[in-house]
Amino acid sequence: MARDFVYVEELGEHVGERVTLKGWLSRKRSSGKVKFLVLRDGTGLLQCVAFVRDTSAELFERCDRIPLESSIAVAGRVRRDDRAPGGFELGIEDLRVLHEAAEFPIQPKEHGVEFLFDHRHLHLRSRTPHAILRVRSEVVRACRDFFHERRFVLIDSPVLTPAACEGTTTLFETDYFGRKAYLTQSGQLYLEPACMAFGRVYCMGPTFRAEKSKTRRHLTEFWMIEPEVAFLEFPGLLELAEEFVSYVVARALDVCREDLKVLDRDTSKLESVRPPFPRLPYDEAARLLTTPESQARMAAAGAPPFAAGNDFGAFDETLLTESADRPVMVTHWPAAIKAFYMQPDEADPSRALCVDVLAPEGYGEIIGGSERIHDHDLLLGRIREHGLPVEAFQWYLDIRKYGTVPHSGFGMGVERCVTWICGVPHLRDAIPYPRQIHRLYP
RNA sequence: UCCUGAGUAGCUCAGUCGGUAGAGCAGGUGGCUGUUAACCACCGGGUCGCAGGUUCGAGUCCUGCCUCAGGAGCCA
Repeated sequence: MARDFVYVEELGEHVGERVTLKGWLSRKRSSGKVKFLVLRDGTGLLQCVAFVRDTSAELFERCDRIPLESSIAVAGRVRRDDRAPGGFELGIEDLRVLHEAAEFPIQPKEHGVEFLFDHRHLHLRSRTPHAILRVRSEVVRACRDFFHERRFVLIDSPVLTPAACEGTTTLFETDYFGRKAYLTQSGQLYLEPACMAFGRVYCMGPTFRAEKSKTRRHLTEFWMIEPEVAFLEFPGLLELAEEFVSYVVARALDVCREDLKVLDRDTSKLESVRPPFPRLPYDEAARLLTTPESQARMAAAGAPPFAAGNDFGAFDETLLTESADRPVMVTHWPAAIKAFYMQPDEADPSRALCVDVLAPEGYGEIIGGSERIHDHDLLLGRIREHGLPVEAFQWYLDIRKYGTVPHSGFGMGVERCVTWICGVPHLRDAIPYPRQIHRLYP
């Protein structure tokens, strides 16, 4: 890719040279006989300086008239200067305005949530969203690298599907040439057949839930990465999950130091994320949550009390992970409150061979996974018990008729993971254009 | 869907007892030789979410609606 300019991130190689940079005017300050223009080019910020003595009167005066966020090309000599943010600055010798911006709505000050997300297309230029989305980019790359390094094959699952995977209440419905179609909730059902063809597979894509959730942990459109492995049984699944999460966190620490610093992330909390993760059987977790102390703390926090046999609430998840320095794997949930396709535990068939991986620091569930039922008749019974239409699942049942084998997989919510790694409070910050119950714009 | 709170200048907010609209930032003009969300002075800027009601008079009190935020449930 030929170019006639350099990026801010490359300036270290050009000290003392005359270079051209292209970008946007992110800030300006002036002090009578000296003007500072801060250029932003996507790779960093650069303070460009014009002294009245060293600059033509016309250029010096013109510096003041450039509206913020105008696109500009600046030429000049690069020098080290400790007074400059970033350690380098540019002595302006020439400056061209490529496009003069209209008044930019976002200021370097506090804004409300609604205003910022109404202007998300412009908000992406700001420091915090920029840092988070760079971390997201690296997290996604790490996810793919992890599976490709282990010889997994990418099998993309369809977004438009004919039936629900898990229930019918939370699906987005759309018209498909006169028939009903639904936006996918999970690629899992399509991955299971694929792992019988390729052994180790994964998919990654957007998934959709029409839940009317209004919390910091929910989006209606979010990205999920899901591996599925033939002949993988439950203990191996747990190992895969902890190795995967550890790999992704290690990559973020390795590659995204600067971005995490911008976000003020306490990275010491991530350094300890290494296998093995603690295994916490559901019954043990339930015991911890029903102690008088725990119940008292729930009441004090205004959280609903936990009762054994139920799913965990947000406060319950925080309690279970508060003393852990890495994610906690809650296993062996009551089959009754989990999905129909989960393999029952031989030792106690009322429990499923499944796992929820809970991130520490109150970030909640980032992974849900299980060994899948591989026996045809058992699966058929479960489909009926859950009141699901057997015809719609005929293809899924087929897998159990032609050389069925034990197999396992999980799904990780990309935004949940990025939110945790970045240490930001809300899931909507971890996706470029969030889709929420009240947000479909921009 | 439920609970709680909020809606006033482009943005973030203040507005007392019901008495006729304020600040900071942004924008404009001028000043300043090293600024770091610079600073100083001056200027312009309002359908007080919408619709009713009470009142001599409503940003303020009442009713309904709308929008948003925080939380719950559900989930990744």
